[in-house]
Amino acid sequence: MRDVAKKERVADERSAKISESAVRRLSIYLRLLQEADSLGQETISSEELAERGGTTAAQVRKDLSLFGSFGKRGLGYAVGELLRELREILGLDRSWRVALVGAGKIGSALISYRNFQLRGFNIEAVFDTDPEKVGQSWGADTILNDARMELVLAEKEIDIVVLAVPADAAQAVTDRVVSSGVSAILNFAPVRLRVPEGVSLRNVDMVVEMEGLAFSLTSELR
Amino acid sequence: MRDVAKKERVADERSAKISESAVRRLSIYLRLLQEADSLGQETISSEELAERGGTTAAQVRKDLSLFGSFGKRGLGYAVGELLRELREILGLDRSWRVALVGAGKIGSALISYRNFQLRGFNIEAVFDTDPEKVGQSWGADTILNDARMELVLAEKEIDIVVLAVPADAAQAVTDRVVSSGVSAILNFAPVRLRVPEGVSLRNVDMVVEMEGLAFSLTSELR
DNA sequence: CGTATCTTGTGAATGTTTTCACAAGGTGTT
DNA sequence: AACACCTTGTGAAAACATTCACAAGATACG
Repeated sequence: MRDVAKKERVADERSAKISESAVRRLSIYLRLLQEADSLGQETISSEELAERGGTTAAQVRKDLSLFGSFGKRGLGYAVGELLRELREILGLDRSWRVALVGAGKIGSALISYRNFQLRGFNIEAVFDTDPEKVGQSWGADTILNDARMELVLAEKEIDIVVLAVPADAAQAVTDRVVSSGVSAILNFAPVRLRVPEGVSLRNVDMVVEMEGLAFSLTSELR
Repeated sequence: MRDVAKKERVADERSAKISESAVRRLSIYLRLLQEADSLGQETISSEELAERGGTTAAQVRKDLSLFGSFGKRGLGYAVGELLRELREILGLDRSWRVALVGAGKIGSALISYRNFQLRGFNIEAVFDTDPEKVGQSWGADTILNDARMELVLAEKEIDIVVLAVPADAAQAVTDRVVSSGVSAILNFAPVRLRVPEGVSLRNVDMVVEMEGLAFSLTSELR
């Protein structure tokens, strides 16, 4: 399970480990930069990014310094330039081929979510097991039979799978997705999936978040 | 006597700050315990919770020890007992009054998500600004006019608001929600909301998660 | 040109979370 | 009862993340 031995060989310079929370913040900075840019703002300080992003100026500078020196002392960061840099860092200077597995309500919300397409995440295929749904069209896509999933994932060279299936099906679908060569999954099912080393997994779990809120409310009233 | 000692300890430790990630894990342990319980399993070890929850046995024990000693050395934890304890810790030994603001696709997915009601999160009101939607019925609820929000939030003593409105409306709605006395918000809008001290906020931001995956994929191939 | 004012980039300090490691307590077997 | 084995609970250590604090570069302006 936990292999201490392998960690011996720590990868060097290029792939210094960036924490998940740092990446999350970068994504937020990117959003703020897009906003600033669309308002015609030309420069922005770490202070302003921090203020609007809910963090501190030092944190912003540390985060950015993980990848280079993009600012000008005394001035701040050039919005357009930092925007380009961040896009490149996050891998958004290209488009990504996404497949949606599970054409339920959550999937439906995703499909119609324009921000996705706008940011280069293109939904190339939608799958479901329900024979009534297969063949129906969904946005620009036609719902495909789940049985063809492996084939299509490979054929269409899908980069990222969004998993929106019931909890009890999620692990089995995940295994099939991984075996088709996909190595990034966004999981909406309320389960903790197991994926092999090298596959990136993010979870969106509304129940966990709600329970977190319940906890805060509860412990406040001690 | 035992009871008294235990309550004191719990009270003491509630004042200590529990990290957000610890709370998230507790929520996951709870889910695993429910699963184990429904399969008739009577005891469970930190090792098994760790394995199935994607963490380590030491982490599980540390997390639980923040609130008390629930296990038996040599044996593990009694599933039923730990289940009760965790429910109480997380504040799930009661039900919570939830309102949904924004009757769009995401809201729709939430309404039909049975896990919510099952876990004691009862949706007591749904609001939208769209005159075409107001008055329509949604699940068991009728969509209410956004203008009446403050009134209804207070009247129905809403504990938690789920915010599923467009990004550019989110901050204004948040301010109104907070001023109505609600102090827990689950935000689905892709913005970083500002809330006063004492208001709990959780964000579910799909774009941030997708960009995190894009980053992983990108930095792997460098 | 000199001086006042910004704001970055970054080591060092501090704070937080996770992991380690093991004594202590419990069970089962002979 | 003695022994072999489990598994918890927890200080201490290690790893990781954030904040501090300030030198250094850049601008603006008299």
